[in-house]
Amino acid sequence: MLDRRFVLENVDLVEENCRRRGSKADVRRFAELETRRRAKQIELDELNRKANELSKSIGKAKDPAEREARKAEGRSLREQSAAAQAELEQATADADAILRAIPNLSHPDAPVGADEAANLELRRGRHAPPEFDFKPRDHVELGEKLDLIDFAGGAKVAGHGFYFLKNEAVLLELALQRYAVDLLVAEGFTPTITPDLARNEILDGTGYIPRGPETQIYSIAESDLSLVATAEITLGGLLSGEILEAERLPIKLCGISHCYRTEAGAGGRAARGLYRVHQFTKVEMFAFTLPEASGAMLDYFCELECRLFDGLGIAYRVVDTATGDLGGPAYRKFDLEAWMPGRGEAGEFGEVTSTSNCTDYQARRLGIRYRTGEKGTAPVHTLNGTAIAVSRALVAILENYQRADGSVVVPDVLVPWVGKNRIPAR
RNA sequence: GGAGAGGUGGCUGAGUGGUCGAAAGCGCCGGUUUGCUAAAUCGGUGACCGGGAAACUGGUCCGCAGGUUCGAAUCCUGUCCUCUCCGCCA
Repeated sequence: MLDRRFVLENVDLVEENCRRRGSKADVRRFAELETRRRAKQIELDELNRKANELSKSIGKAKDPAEREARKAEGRSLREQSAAAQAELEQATADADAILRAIPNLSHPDAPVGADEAANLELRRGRHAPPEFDFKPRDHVELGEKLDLIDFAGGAKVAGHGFYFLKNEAVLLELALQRYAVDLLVAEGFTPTITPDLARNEILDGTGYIPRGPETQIYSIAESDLSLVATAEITLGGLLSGEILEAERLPIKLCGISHCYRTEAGAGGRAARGLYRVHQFTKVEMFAFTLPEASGAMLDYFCELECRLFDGLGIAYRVVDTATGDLGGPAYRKFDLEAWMPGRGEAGEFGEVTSTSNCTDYQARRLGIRYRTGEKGTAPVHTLNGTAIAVSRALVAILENYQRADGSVVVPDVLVPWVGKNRIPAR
């Protein structure tokens, strides 16, 4: 969330930003509630001050009758205080409900527009899309023909949107994880394998809504846990509530986790097969930085993503996400869209990674701060980025590396872990 | 899952109803002294919200949430977490 004082002092600016991002948050109403909340706080403080003063005098008073009289007065003051506090809590809850719905500010260079149609292509990867002298199959067909993906089996045991990876697909998944983690470790990231579940308060702090009609999140019955939608949740939660020494920053982590998404309402041809599923494995990058360092870190994350996909030999484009498509926490977001020959009529780009600079928006709610100079603290900046989302990387690999005979060549960089350079036609 | 112990400031750790935002030590910052370093010594040193130009000042916080009381770190309840032992298990 944004700083409440900042919103109060910049109503016009925040309102304009909401408009550009397609947020309906009522900024003026927030300002009104927040002003009322502050007045309440002052009133409460004054009541407590009086009551505290009186309590101290009772401790010193000797005359019993005098004590009793003051106790009665104290009771009355505490009752007033409790009432004022209840009102304050109500005002705070009302104000917070709006505040939390106000999206982050937007980078001035982010393309302005209502949805992804306004996204701006920044550049392309090193490799051009492959040219086939045959009609390329999509990954669903390849996965079946090569006995790599069992959608029917997944549907039987867990329902639509689940799948079994089999044979070389398993090796590819493990190889992709290793490929990504090795690069990130060499770049100074601390590798982690995170919990696949998290407390709802952690989901909440990272900006995910655990329960509700449009949630993407699976929740665990009779507990306050949810399945995570990304390791961004657990990695951000890891340092929640902590004050970090500035010298420790930046902190760069990568996390392997499974990701679970209900994908309520999703569908359509473009979501076929592995492209949009309820469970997949992802290697995620995460960083905590000083405010002045987050812009460069975002570029760095994007560059790492490019390096990973250039290394895989897959064509892609880098897209600067439009304001209306940023979601709540992101200040700026770059996506990599890989060329998928089996997608659409004659191939299309499909999102494979996404990296966001959330500035202090996430950190404020998670309570992650650093020490500033002599006195005081300020929220750090947080960034996240996909290193490899395995399911979508598999789509891209299978479709780009297929051959006329129905076999699939293994990308060179993965051969050491897959143990072969071709998945033979069966 | 069962039994017990415990969660206090950056760290260690005292504190069982008012004089406690909290002893002491460590660490850190500043001063003094010593040729440098080290040592010694004196002072300062939590977070959050608010008022004030500032000096300074009000409120809240002792895992978290409630309760009792004029008053809670201290008593009560719930909850989360940690440790020890037992059971179970990959």
